[in-house]
Amino acid sequence: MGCKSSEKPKPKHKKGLWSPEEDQRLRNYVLKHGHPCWSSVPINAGLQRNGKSCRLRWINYLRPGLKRGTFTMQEEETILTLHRMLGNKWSQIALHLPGRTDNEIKNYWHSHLKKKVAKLEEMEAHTKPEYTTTSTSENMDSSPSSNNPTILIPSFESLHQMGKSSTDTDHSISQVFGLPQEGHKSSLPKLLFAEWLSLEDVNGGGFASSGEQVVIRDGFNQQNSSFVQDSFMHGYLLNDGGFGGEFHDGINNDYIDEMLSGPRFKFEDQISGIGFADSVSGDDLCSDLNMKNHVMYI
DNA sequence: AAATGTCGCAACCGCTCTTAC
DNA sequence: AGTAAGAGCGGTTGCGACATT
Repeated sequence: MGCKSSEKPKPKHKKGLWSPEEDQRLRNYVLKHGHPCWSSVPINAGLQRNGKSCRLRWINYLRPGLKRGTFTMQEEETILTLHRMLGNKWSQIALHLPGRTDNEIKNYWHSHLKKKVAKLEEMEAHTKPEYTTTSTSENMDSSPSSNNPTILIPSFESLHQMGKSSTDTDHSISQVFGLPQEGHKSSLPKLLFAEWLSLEDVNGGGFASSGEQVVIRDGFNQQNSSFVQDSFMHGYLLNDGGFGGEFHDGINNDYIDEMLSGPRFKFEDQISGIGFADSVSGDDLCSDLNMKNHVMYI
């Protein structure tokens, strides 16, 4: 687009890994001239690559601001949440993870998260056979849940049950989520908390307006249901954005029992009171997300 | 120490979408 | 309006590193 056909690069393009010299050439050229037309970049930069390859290399590895290294728990749960909502829309998911590329996220999904999700679902199936979810790995690949009116998530009670029945270490929630164990802070509930978020601005702002809701399913009766929210928020806020030390090796049952015994405070207080946005630590897992409290109890 | 298996990541491929002509 | 070319996206592959036998 915007490129003269006469600028079409010659064939005979080099393939494979990029050398440091090639990287340097491409970086220097793009930083100096930009990339109005990728097909002309390799020619002008003296590279024997095609424009497509140059573009990919720049986007995924050379452009400024890229964050390399291990994904944080917040990034991971953001991916999980967005993937549940969007399916394999890696580029859209990447929009909410500054410094991460779609390719990186895609690779991370296939190499890490996919297995964790599958394992979790398997665990859920064994623990609570009646539990249903729209987010099986199969249907996530083929039909993003953005097409579904309702997003089902595990209930806190089901996790409670899983926690109590997690004598089998292979099914430990910490392991499923790859959480640190033995005295390390765990962030398991953050995943669930993140799933309360609704993305108004993804897919052109379709979520809230399309009536999609996050559902806490089969977990609590009506009188407890508001507390579920509160408890998550409570734990989230008290632990600097995570559920911290009270959760070791999965879920601390005493803590859950305590939470299940009754409400501690109002959800609304947490939003308006101590300043939710200020309380969510670090990069703010939902910095790009519009907080929405679309929770339905059934 | 060598052979084999597994995993993770970088990069390519093919398709669709967008835009200029 | 039709066509061609470029850009962008998601799926897949190939290879190197590491682990296991």
